[in-house]
Amino acid sequence: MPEKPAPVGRFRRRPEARPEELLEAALTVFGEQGYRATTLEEVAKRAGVSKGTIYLYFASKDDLFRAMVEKNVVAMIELAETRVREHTGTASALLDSMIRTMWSALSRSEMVCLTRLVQSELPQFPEIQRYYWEHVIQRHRRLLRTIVERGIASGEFRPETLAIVPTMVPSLMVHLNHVRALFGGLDPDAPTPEAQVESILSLVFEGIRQRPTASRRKQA
Amino acid sequence: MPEKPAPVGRFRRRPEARPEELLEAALTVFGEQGYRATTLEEVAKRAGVSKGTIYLYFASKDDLFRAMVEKNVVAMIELAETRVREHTGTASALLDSMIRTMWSALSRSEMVCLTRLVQSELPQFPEIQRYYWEHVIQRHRRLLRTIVERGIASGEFRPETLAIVPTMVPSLMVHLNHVRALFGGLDPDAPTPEAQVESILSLVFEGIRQRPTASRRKQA
DNA sequence: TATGTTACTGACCAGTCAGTCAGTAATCCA
DNA sequence: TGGATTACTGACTGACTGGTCAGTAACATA
Repeated sequence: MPEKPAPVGRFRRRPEARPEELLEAALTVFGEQGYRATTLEEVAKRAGVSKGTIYLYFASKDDLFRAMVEKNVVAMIELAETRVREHTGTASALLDSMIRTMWSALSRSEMVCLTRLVQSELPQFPEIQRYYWEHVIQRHRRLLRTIVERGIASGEFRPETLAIVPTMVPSLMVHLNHVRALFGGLDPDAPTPEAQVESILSLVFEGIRQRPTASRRKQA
Repeated sequence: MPEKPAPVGRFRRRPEARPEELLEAALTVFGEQGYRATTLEEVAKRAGVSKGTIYLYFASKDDLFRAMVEKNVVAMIELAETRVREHTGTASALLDSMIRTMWSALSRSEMVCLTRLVQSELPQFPEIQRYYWEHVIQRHRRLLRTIVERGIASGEFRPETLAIVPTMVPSLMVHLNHVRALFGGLDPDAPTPEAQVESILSLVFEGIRQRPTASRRKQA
């Protein structure tokens, strides 16, 4: 970005950059305070403009929120889909890699904010709710389902996996990150994200049951 | 409850019943709208009183919220603890039964509301946050840890279980219920809660890996 | 029935905030 | 250089709501 010379007057005119900046500020502030508690004055301040400017680019507080969710959501899902398309190994290896990728995406603090906002505010926004269901949840489950189906066909996974992985793995990952965000500061022996993803993989692939060592199989 | 005769005047005096009624109304309305969007006028209306009455029993909106969380939270954890104390079978059977009990508690719509509120509003209430951490999360994890330790000692569970079950099982159950509450209405083939708990147990005990049938063990 | 007590009401106040718009200043262009 | 254009500002408004309190009505007691 070729940053223009330092501001001389009270403000600068940068009509191309504003929407992006406002959306970024919106994610931060909505994420910290929630939809209702957020004032547009604060979003504006964080973006370095005055409140009126928001209304040059967005019709209302609602509209800003909607735009912010949609922008961030699209990035996430597309990342996952290309990764699956490009992969060629076993289903186990692919699932392992998907879980690691999703985990690192969901661990980023902006994503924790976004998923928390989605959970708490979506009932008030039926349009976004439907959008999220179709473009995030369903699309994501389909992706996992195709991996699982490959794995069942190849004999790597149990057939029950189809009812387990597409719904449970995302839930588990999202919520573990919420808990860390909420209580991580109070928990002296909270595991690192890196350790946690290993535990997730261990749970998903092996379960908890102790088995005779003869039946242990090589990990993907 | 010996319900007194029908109301004759504009209102009735029932000082013993009010706090309870207000807390119940508070859970409903806060649960639907979130903390900020909830007006005390609406809580009052739902409880069948006027706004002023709330202030006879609670110091502020904050205080009402706090009291509501604490009341509901205590019931949940005590249920779980007595169940563990009374149990005498294998660790597997105990864990199975704990998961079923927790699941049916967490599936009730009031609990879904409460856990969602906790997640979205707690950052604004550091006192409740600390309370919840100590009296719900930690206490609950300790409970699961004791079960898991028994199971490891008896050779039923893998040692890694200690890093898996106490944190992951509650997260998984809480979030699956949030997802059902949010998107259940949009999902024609959403599984029933009864089917879901079987999938959870299947994931937790077995994982997803296909194994030679010789290594399958009897279920708890 | 009269008198005292108190649970309860609802109009009101003071503060807050989404959204508006008249005016200002940055930038463009002749 | 100055006139036209438009991105941007921030004081303002109207609607709303947490919290108050003077007054009212239900109940107790005699």
